[in-house]
Amino acid sequence: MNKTRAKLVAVATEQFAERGFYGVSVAQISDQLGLTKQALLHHFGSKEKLYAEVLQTISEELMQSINQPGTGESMQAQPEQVFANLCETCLTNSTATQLLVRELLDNKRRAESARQWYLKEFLASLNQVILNDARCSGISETEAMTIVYQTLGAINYFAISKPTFSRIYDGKTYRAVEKDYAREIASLIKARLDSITAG
Amino acid sequence: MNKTRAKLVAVATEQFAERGFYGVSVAQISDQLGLTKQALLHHFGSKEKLYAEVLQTISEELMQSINQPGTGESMQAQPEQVFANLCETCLTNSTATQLLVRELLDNKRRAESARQWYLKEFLASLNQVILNDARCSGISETEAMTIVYQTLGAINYFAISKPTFSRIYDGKTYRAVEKDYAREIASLIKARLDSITAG
DNA sequence: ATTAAAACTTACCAAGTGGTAAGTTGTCAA
DNA sequence: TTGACAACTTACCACTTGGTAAGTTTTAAT
Repeated sequence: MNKTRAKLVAVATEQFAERGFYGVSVAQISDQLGLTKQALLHHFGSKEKLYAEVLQTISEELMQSINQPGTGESMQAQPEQVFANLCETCLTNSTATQLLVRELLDNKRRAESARQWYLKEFLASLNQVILNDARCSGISETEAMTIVYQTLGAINYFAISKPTFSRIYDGKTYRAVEKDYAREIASLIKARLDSITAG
Repeated sequence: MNKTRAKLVAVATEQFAERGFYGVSVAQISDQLGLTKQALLHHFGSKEKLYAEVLQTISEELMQSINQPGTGESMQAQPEQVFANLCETCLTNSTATQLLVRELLDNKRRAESARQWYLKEFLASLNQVILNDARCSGISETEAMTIVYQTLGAINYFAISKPTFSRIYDGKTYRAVEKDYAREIASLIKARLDSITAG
């Protein structure tokens, strides 16, 4: 991708993430870029297409970041590792996470078929990580899915809570929780998986 | 509250939850009600005020629903029970949940101070539920907060995922997971709390 | 029957929305 | 130097936005 185009997408991403699709106007985004509204439209054709490109870009980034092994595991990916890595990624790219959660909420309307099967693939691979684990031998696919969703939720919800959380308490408190959050996600899923064999 | 006014708020709630504050216009809401735009504005003064009333109403409902004891526990509220109940509530009132997650995302802009201390109180009480539990004797407040957030996330994320989830797989699959989700939340938090004393 | 307030409508408005059309400027290879 | 194309601007457009003003209908208490 072009470098200036990447800049446009980056700024648009920020704006869409912060205010939502309907919350930002093309003019606002172009203002922030020091361009006229029409210049921006010239590049992408329409607001929808700009948004689509934003969505595709962060989907790719996220997918890429997930497929990278965390700290050199061999064949089998450990759930603890996988989800801790994912958590790290979501907390680092909190803007992208925000946008994806927004998309989850708006998805009923703006049917983004491209992103949907990326998501399906993504969920399927997380599901496999659970099912492949030694502790989950007797588990059903529904149960695996449940655990995936719970963990995904634990990660995403916290990632988008920063502004509110920071206002209710303060930034320091948030960062204290944030610091260990990925590790705590690992603890959570470990506890849950261990409890299967134990109980 | 007035009965017709309640109806107005109910419809507005649905619309705001589905499309977000900027995604709906006053005209759209009033159309759905069979009213003119100006009739609706007459009742609430402005779009912002209508939204504020929507928010306050669902906050009250949720708070009320949470304070009701689930199935007659005596003095000490068990974390498993509390969060399972909360989960049930969120899944039942998924519209309200959607809206509150939206609010979480938009909160940076539309500073809703009233809702904020309700939320603070709410989080504090959940925190206490964890800290009061026998298994959490040596735990720090930060760790308790982490567990609260993880569980809250596991609940809310799933509650808002219904449309996307249902489209990726199908409605039947979703309902299969949904059916046991509250119980699974209980299992999750049980596993996590048990793991503290265990190891 | 009178009155007053609540519920609602018609008629506007300024500002903003996404988008089109046509032209201008800048860049750079042939 | 010329030609071509991308980057960008100016000038619009039809439409929607939230909101105001002023009037009409409905409801209900006196």
